[in-house]
Amino acid sequence: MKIATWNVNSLKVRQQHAIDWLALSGVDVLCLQELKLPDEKFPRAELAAAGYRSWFAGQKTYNGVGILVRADAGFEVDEISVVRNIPGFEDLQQRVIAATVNGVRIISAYFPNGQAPGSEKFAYKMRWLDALREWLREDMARRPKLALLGDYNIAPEDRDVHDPKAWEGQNLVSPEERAHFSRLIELGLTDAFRKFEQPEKLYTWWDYRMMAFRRNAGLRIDHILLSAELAARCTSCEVDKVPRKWDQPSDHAPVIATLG
DNA sequence: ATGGCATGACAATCATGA
Repeated sequence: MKIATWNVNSLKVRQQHAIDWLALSGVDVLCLQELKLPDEKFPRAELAAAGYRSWFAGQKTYNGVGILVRADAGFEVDEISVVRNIPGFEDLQQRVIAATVNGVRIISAYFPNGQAPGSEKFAYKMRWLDALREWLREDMARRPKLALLGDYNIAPEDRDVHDPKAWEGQNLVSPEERAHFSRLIELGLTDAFRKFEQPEKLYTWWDYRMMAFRRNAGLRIDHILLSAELAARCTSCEVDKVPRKWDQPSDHAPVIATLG
């Protein structure tokens, strides 16, 4: 099973990119973030024509997440298992959707950006991370084959940052955010990317400005965390920079993990 | 220090992102 995550920064604008990349990559499950459209505008029929079933939680303008599952792979998706948002955490922002695919718990998450340490949005990010972790703890106890995929808006280490000195003290790299990432790992999750040898300075996000992609001025903020059972089955994890080079790209690149 | 680019809502700028 090939699973992937991609922040598309508007599924309306990136619909064709998503369809093209599904054909190119052949992934079985794709977690999407930043749909930026309400549920009634989700391109379900177009994705079905491309061979994928969809589950999603959208809203107007901001946020929005989805899970696409290859239709011809014969995967069973347990409808009763589908969860939108973090149970018990009141939130108007649509940032989480979970579904169980062939017994594998798949969670697509768009973590808050946090704006800047000390801001109200940063405090919301901390509360959201607390709620996510406590829900994951329960969910993973019931469903030990669990994968948390998404835009974490956290670069876990300095080697995940093109210029750690310039970024010091900012959101995405702050000690508080990195401590939250560590607490997710302490639940028993493994960063699939770091399970393997990787090229130096490989990131998943590059700013649209200042020719950041050409300068490789990026951050690794999109991740696939796997429970022990899935980490043991994981045979590769790669960042695909190809769609970041297409015309009118998302500012994020997709990340793929293969489970044997 | 600021904005640099992109998207969406909305109809000229503004909120937000990372």
